Amino acid sequence: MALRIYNTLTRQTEEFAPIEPGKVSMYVCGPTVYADAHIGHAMAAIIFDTVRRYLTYQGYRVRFVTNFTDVDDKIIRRANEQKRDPIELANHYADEYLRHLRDLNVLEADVYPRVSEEMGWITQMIGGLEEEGYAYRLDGDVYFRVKRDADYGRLSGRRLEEAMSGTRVEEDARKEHPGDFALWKSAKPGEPSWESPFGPGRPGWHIECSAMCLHHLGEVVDIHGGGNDLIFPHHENEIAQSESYTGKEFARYWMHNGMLQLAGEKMSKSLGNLITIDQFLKEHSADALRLLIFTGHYRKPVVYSAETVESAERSLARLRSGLRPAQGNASTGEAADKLRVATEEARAGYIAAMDDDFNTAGALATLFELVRAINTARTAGVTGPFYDAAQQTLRELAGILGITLEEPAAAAASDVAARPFIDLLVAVRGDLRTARQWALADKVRDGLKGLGVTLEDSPDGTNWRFESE
RNA sequence: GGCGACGUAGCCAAGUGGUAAGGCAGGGGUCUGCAAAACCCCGAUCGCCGGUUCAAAUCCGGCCGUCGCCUCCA
Repeated sequence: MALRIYNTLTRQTEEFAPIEPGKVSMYVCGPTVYADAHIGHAMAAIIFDTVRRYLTYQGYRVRFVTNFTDVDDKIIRRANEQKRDPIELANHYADEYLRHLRDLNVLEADVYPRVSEEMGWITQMIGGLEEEGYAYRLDGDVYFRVKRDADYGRLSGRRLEEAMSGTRVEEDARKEHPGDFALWKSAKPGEPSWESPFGPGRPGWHIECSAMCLHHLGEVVDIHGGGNDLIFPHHENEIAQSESYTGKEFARYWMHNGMLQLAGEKMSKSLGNLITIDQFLKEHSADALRLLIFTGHYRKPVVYSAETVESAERSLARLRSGLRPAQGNASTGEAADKLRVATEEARAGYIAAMDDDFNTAGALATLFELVRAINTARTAGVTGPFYDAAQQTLRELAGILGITLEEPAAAAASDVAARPFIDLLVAVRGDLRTARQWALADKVRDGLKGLGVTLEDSPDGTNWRFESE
């Protein structure tokens, strides 16, 4: 079985084969940095992080590039409102975003290009397009001439004529065609601008990604990704520019993730119905968010609600239960053998699911089955290499999804200080139990429970942990 | 109006021709002094109607509903 990926361009699931065997180049459109990132952004980052991790697991050397849009109308407006420098404002939110990515256990990209640092490449590309007749100047602006691009619209499935009828696009009478889009915008007072062969100004929205792709990954990339809200016009226009410029196919596989839905609506800045990454991480772990996302399919919308988050948290606790230490001494025998088989089946099932266009829900199902096998084996007293291998496999396969399975670090400094006291109470309760003083023993347990400490009695003694809530 | 996606048990969700994975919640049980955890058992004919087929959740047509894009958007 080989990896198959759904390609938005062909609307089909295709077998994945990179241009250069063993190597994969990936470009993912990053955020426009002008406000706090929300968990919809996190979802996109997490999904492509997992695509990357799985490709790496499959032995590919992945070069991963994701950008920051730091020159943009919204940034400028926001900066003016706050009387700040636009680039400084953008840098602030870009730094925040990088911090979020670390908190979310997203692997670092090879490069994080920013528009403001790629002007040379951008203007060079615009110049090239103009020379070949793909672009024209208009009062200091430069526009892309969609009519020159014979197959414009093939990613989003729109024809030029159709695309324009019934839209709310404000027609700019100066443009040759209403679908023409800006490559370069002339400088205006109060806006940052850069010198260029077309006069001072700044780039349009779409050209940046084309230029950065070209600069950092070459003329053709294997995988180009982003949210499905970018298909039109952003990615459509990227294709138009890039392919007109290089004369080559721009990206082999176009991958688009579905949107996170809050109360049945897409979570977005403009709708204002968002939960920021910081807000989420204050209450929940990154593992929980990943589990929530991977319960569904990356191309479909994900339902975010108090209930689905709670469900993800509990599912996570269940996955963690598979990592509890062995408690017997049967390193061989029927039970150990069963576990060995279950471990092999889990890995095979996991790979089959992930190979099928990253069917993470199916992959997770195999993980839950492995957990049950481990827990059953533990109860049967299994220990030793097979037990260790099963847990190691669980860690490894969860790791491809970026799920750490670490106990939540709810234990703040004060909690750490409380540990010896809790240990003492648990020990005293143990004595009470030995003395069959059930009422007092239960009083201790209930009291601790009320303080967020859960006790579990087992044949080997009493374990306790802080409630992850 | 145009383009596209989706509708599977209380909730989330996989499955795209051979009588439905997994998780959460719920019920019953084993274990336990009790509890918790773990483990075992229990639940859906797949929005509606019609068609193709020996056989459809899975293909085709119609209808209803939800969502996304067409304007900045992960």
